[in-house]
Amino acid sequence: MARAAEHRALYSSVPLPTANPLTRKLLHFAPLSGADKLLLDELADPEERFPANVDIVAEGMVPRSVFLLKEGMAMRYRNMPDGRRQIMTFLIPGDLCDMHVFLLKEMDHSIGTITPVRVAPISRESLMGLFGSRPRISAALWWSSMQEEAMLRERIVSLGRRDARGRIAYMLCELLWRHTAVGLTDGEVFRLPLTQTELADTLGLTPVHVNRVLKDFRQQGLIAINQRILSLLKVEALQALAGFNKGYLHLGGASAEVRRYFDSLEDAQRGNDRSAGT
Amino acid sequence: MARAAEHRALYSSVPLPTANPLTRKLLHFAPLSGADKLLLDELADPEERFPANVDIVAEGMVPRSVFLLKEGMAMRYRNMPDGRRQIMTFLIPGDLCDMHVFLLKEMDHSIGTITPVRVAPISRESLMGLFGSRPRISAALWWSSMQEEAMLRERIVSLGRRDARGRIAYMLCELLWRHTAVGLTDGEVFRLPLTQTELADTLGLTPVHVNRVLKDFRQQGLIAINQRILSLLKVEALQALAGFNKGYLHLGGASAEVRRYFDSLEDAQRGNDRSAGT
DNA sequence: CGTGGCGTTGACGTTCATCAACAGAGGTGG
DNA sequence: CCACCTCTGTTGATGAACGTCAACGCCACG
Repeated sequence: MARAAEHRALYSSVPLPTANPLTRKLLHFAPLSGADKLLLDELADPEERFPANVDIVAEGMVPRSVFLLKEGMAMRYRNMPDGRRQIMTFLIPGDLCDMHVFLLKEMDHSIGTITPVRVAPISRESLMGLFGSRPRISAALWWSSMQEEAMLRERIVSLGRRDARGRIAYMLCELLWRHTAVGLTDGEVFRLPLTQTELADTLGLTPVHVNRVLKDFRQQGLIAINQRILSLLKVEALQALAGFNKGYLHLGGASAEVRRYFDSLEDAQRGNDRSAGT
Repeated sequence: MARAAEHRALYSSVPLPTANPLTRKLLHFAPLSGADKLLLDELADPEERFPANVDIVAEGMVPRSVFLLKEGMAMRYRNMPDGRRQIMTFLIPGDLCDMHVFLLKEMDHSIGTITPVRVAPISRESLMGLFGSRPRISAALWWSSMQEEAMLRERIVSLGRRDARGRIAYMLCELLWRHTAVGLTDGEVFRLPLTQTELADTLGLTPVHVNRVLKDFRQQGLIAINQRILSLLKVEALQALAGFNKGYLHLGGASAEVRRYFDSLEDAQRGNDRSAGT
C-alpha cells in the first residue's frame, strides 16, 4: 500500500511536543504565564509507569491521588454483571484521571491502561494548593473538566441517535481533534492503538459489526489504517456522515470576559503573595 | 384500578418538603451548619417562572447566569440536523443548570422546560463569592456536580450495553432515587410528568417501542401509572432487570477524611473572617 | 365541534447481534 | 529455531430486537 507508506512517512515527521501535553491542552483555554507553565511542568514531573492492560484504579476503591497521563492511552470502563464491558472515556496524554473523583467515597468505575503508560501522580494537597493560589490554572483545569463533561454528553447523543456508521465516524473525528489539541497529530494522521473490540465496547456495538463498518470506510477511501496509524483521508466526509460539529470540544478558548475575570483574580493573588512576604 | 386509587392516596400524603431541595440534596454529601442552610435559602430565594415547553437556554448562546430549579422538570437536549432529538439529562428540583458552563464560550446544547418551572437565577458573582468564602458549601456543590457527571457515565453504560427493557427499568429507578434524595417521593411513588416520546428521546428508542415495553411492565405488575403518578410496584425486580446499582448516585456522602478536610478549611475561613473584622 | 397531542396497536422491514470458522501476527517455551 | 497458542482481524449465515409506517381512540383545549 503506497498510501500506508506515505502516512507512515508523515507520521514520523511529527515533532515531539516541546511542552507537556497538559499545558498544550490548557493553552486552548487561555494564555498562561511563564510561571504558570513552569508550575505545570513541575506538576507533571514525577513519574510512574504501568504496563498495558492493567487497572490503575478499580471499581469500588476509594479514590486517592490524581493521575496526569503523560504518555500512552487508558480508559474509564465498567464491567456489567453478565461480563460485558462498556468503555466510557478514552484518556490520552494531557488528561487527568479524576481531578474530582476524590470527593466521592468510592469509584463507580475502573480506569485501565490500553497501552503501557507514563503517569504523574498528583497528591490531593498539591492540587488543592493550586486551586487556592493560582486562579488562572484553576480556571483552566476547571474548563478542561467541563470539556470532558461535554464529551460525555456528546457520547450520549451518539449512542442514542446515531447508527453504527455515524458512531464510528464521530469517534474517529473526536479522537482526531483531541489528539490535535495536545499536538499528537500530523494533519489528519495519528497513532490510534485501539483494537476493534475496544472501539465496539465504547460505541455499544459488537466487534464484528465494527469490523464491517471499518472495512466499508476503507473501501470508500475515507480512512486508512496501518500499523495502528490512522489516516482520516476525507475528514469532511466523515464529519458529514456523523453530523459531527467540533463545537462541543470548546477548543476556541474562553470568552474575553471570563478571561479578564480570572486575570483580575490572578492580580489580586499576586498582591496577597507580596503582602505575605512571599 | 384499585391500585391506581391506592397510590394516589399514598401520593397525596407526601409532605411538602420543608427545606429547599438543593439543601436536601447537599445534605447527602455532608452535614451543613445552620448558617450554611440559611445561605442556601437566600440563594434560592429569587424567583423566575417559565411555562412548559420553552427553552430557558438555547444552543449557541453565551452561558450567563446559573439557575437553580426549584419546582417542575426540565431537560438538557440537543436537536440533530435531521430533526431528531436527544435528551441528555432531566433536571429536577434541587438541580443547578450550569453551575460550570459559564466558563465556556457558547452552549453546546439547549435547556428546555418540560413542565412549568420555578427557578432561582444566581449570578456568577454570588456563586464565585460562595466558592471563595464557604468551603463546605463549595465542596458540596462540587460533589453534586461530580454526581451529575456520574449520572452521565451511567447513561452511557445504559445506552451502550442495555436493551430497551433494561434502559427503561434503569431510568425509572434512577428517577426514583433522585426524587427520593430531594424528598419528592412517598415510598416508591412519585410524580413523573414525562411523555413516552420524551422517555424515548432520552433512551435512544422510539416512542412506539417505549410504549410496548411500558405496557409489558404494567402487565407484569412491575409498575403502575396513573395521572402522571408513577408507582414502582416491584423495585427489586426492576433493578434486577436493569442490573441497576445505585452506587453511582453516591448518596452515601463523603468519606470521613474528606469531610474533616473541608471542616478544617471552614475553620480557617472563620479565622480569616474574624481577623478581617467581619 | 373541530383540532392537535399523546397513547396504543398491528404489519412489515432493517440494522445489528449472534454463532461459527479461519487466517495472520506476535509471543513463549521447548 | 521451530511448534504452539493466544489475540486480533476477517468473513459468512442466520435471527432477534427494534424501527418505520399507518391507523385509531382518547382527552384537553380553543
